[in-house]
Amino acid sequence: MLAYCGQDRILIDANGRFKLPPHLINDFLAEGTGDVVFYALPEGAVAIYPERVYAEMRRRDADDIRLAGTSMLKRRSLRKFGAWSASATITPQGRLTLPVEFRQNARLEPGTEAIIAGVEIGVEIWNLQRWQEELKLINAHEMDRGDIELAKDLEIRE
Amino acid sequence: MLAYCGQDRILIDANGRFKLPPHLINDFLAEGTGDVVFYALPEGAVAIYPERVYAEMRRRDADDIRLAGTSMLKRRSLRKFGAWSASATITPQGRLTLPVEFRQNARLEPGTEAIIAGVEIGVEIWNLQRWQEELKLINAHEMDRGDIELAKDLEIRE
DNA sequence: TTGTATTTTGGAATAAAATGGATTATATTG
DNA sequence: CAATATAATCCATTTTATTCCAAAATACAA
Repeated sequence: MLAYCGQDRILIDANGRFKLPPHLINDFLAEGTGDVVFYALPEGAVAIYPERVYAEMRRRDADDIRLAGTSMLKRRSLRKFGAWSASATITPQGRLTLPVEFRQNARLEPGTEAIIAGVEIGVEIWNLQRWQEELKLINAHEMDRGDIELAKDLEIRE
Repeated sequence: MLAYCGQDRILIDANGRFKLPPHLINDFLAEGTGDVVFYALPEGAVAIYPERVYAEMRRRDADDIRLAGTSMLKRRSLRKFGAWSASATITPQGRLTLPVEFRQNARLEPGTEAIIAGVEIGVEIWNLQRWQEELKLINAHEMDRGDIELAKDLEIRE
């Protein structure tokens, strides 16, 4: 069965908490004890990855440590991922609390409507309006590609 | 016997469910336990593929997780496929429930008439009116191609 | 410290929605 | 026209979301 997919409307409660839809709880628990990592995305949303996925994403080799001494770019990258990630565990009731410092950038303050969307390797939480704009972008791009394909199909071929 | 073909009128019930025509139930069950994947198409309809077909379509490689950390383009791709797909299983009565968030875009809200059309590798559900427009577009495109072919046949070749 | 206020967390109760199944109606086939 | 198969409707049950409240933890002030 497909994991980490679909879209669900959720509500950030008065304390910045939200309830995961049951199918996503299953997906996370299927690979462990429900330990997850929040990661604030530059596109203005918050990703939630199972710990295993985030560890894979951030796997370091010996070069990384050496580079940190000499490269400002490298340090900046480490800083970004370090500062904008946070661990959490899904509660017995299937709830998570958004880290306070992640809320403003993602427009996910207490009381707001949000969308939790599957992204195949984890999920993302989006402010409802922002999500709709993102979907428009995705869809417009897809339609443009379709038009180009159709036009190409009419071109003369030898 | 030909699988996943034909057009059938169906009705989306008050809870967003519909009954698959018997010949399509057979097609899906012939290759497993009736696990399917809904995939919302940009052209405004919903495809239903047997799980095996969708898995083949979305086969992922090891780099995907690592890339998601650094590439916004990659994240967008995962987002598109993740958000617009959902698992389901055909019930003993041959019914399926359309995911709530997929209904509006496809104009397949409770109570609407729809067409379920075979697409050789699975099926698609279309709002009845949209389906008729799509059929016209398919036909117009075919005719354009025919005209071009004829014109080409008159060209002088060396 | 020590007591008080405030915030955060955990969990239960209630309300709403989705699901499963059976029944009735309709259509199809021989 | 009867028998069978299929579709549609309805209702009971279960699941899930939401709200509310109590307990715990934390911060603050005397």
